[in-house]
Amino acid sequence: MAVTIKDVAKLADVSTATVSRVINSDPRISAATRDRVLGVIEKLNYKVNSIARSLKSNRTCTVGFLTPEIANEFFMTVAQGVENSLRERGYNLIICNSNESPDEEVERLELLIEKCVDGVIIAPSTGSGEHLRFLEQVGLPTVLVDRLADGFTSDAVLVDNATGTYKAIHHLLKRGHTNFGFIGGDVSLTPFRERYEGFLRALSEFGIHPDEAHVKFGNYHVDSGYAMMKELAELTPPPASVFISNYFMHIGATQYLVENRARLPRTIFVASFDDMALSAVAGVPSLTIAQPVLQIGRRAAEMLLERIDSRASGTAPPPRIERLPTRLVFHDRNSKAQP
Amino acid sequence: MAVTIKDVAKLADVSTATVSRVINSDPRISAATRDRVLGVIEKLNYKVNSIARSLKSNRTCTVGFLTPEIANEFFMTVAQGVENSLRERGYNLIICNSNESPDEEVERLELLIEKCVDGVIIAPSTGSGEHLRFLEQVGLPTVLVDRLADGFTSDAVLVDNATGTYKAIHHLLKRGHTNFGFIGGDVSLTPFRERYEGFLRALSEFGIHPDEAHVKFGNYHVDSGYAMMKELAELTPPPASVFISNYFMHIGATQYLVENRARLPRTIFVASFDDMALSAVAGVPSLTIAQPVLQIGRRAAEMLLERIDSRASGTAPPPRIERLPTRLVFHDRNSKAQP
DNA sequence: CTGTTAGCGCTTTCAA
DNA sequence: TTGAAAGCGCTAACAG
Repeated sequence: MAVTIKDVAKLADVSTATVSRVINSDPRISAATRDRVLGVIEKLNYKVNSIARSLKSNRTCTVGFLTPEIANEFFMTVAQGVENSLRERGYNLIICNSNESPDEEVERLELLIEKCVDGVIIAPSTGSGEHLRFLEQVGLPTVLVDRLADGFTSDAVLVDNATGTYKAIHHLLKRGHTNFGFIGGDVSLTPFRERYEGFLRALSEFGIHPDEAHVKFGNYHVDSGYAMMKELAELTPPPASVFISNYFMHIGATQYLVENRARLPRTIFVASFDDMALSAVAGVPSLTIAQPVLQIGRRAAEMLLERIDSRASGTAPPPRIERLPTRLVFHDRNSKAQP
Repeated sequence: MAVTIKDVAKLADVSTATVSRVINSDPRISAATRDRVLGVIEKLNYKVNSIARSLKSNRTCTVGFLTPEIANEFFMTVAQGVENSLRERGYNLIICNSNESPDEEVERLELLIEKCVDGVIIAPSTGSGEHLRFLEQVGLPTVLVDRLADGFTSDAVLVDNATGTYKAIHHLLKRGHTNFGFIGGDVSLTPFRERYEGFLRALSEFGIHPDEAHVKFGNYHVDSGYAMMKELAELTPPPASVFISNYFMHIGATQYLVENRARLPRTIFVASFDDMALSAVAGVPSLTIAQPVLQIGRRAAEMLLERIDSRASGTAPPPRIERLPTRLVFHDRNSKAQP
């Protein structure tokens, strides 16, 4: 059996309360006692049992992170940001996978509640938030990231999807691009809806209404991007520029373009939301909209901790939705095409 | 305050012991009582407090996963496999990040111990296992994945790095490739060391000793792959084929090749360890060695649970090191070069 | 400054 | 088949 506070107390010849005070660095303890106790702790290699501690204090100093995909670079980078920030405050992170399913999302949340996490950060698996409503009942501090969930109100950290897209397209329009294609994601998810809105808004300012055949929607995965770019590229004539709604579809689309470079009548210029490790890889000229991914996580963690603290002190502010700014990034090396 | 077993007991007019028995589906409880208790549980929306349960039972049904990088597709896919398997057995996963630092690795392990996890799965941050020795003292069931750690003996799940590489190179040699370059990772990590060994072994069977200038070692990240491929490509003449020791360096190297396609005297054929989402993206002809990534995780979870059970029943088998087989994958679409 | 004591929510003998 | 009671390891009044 592991060594407990009792063992330490006995060997140090003090009460368990004293040991507890030393552990929690209670100031009103004599230096002599403290040193003696610390010595014993060292000697016995005692480690607090945070299970017991949590049972008493009703706080676990643990928060849950719910992602729709565990091997998704975007969400995991957000998680990284969350962890960085949490850690500075002595909190820990449990990462759970909802597998893009609202049902599993609820399952995982129940698990996290059972584990008595102090709060959760959720990248919702779907645009509807009905299944999250019970969190309000439970009173579990919650922050959404990346996506909003209809019918569920809570703190949230997002980026300026519409504005970011608007700016990118606007930039290209000013440079003379006019013939656009659009590769969209699942519009039941707020980011994809907002990006589409930004796209349309920029075009309409220039009096352009995109050709229906040039607008495609898929899921948000690599294969989907590949397939949609193929469809666009096979049109006669194909669009001269294509906006792609996220990183993974950008990768897929680029894959298609690179494979078929020789066969295409002309270079297709690409603009894409997200700028991550491989955005620049493929050598297709592009303009990307970078999200501050780590920052999203950091901010979400901060908001959650504020929420947790405020709940403890009974001064809960109303839910806040924060939008972080995006940034345009030009990838045009070795390319004759100017964005 | 959350509803407890006591509230349920009171409303159902039974003792807490009875409620506990219902929760844990103890057979010797009358159907009538059970139904009544379940009704109250439903009505009150009672959820067990797994903190309290763990304190009593000394098992948390939680295992920790330690990864050197949280936004790393490879390790996160392993984690996914772990989670899939754990879940079937009612276990949960806490993912922690060692940030490629042995010190942080120890910190995170202490945290996990404090959280009373039943076991840990570790992708070690370094080739030396000295800092892990204390786990033996603690008696925490441990499984290593992907990498071994010198001086620390435990269960482990790896792949046949040397053999996989050997087979790939051997295949290419038979097809007439002879002029090889090598892009290696950190050889203090077992997988990179083993892959290098496999490379050398295949060549030596054909009586070839690689030119020193053709053999490069870096860390295992994208940038490193880019830089080393640049060095190789700028040799006169450059190697005709290059073996790259992992996915991320493959991506970086490919980036270099695509960007400089026009400038290169000839197509450089690429062989690479790992086959993941983007291995096929760049349109550079290649042969890759696919690891069963999810399977690594699944197997590690199984081994860990066996270890946990066996410890509980006092029949611990000796540590086992399992090597899973790899598989060759040919990516040659749109390429004139035949692997 | 330190000890005593009473639980946190649950499980589990031991009795009945 | 059920209940009473002890206790998991720790913390936090309350005393002293």
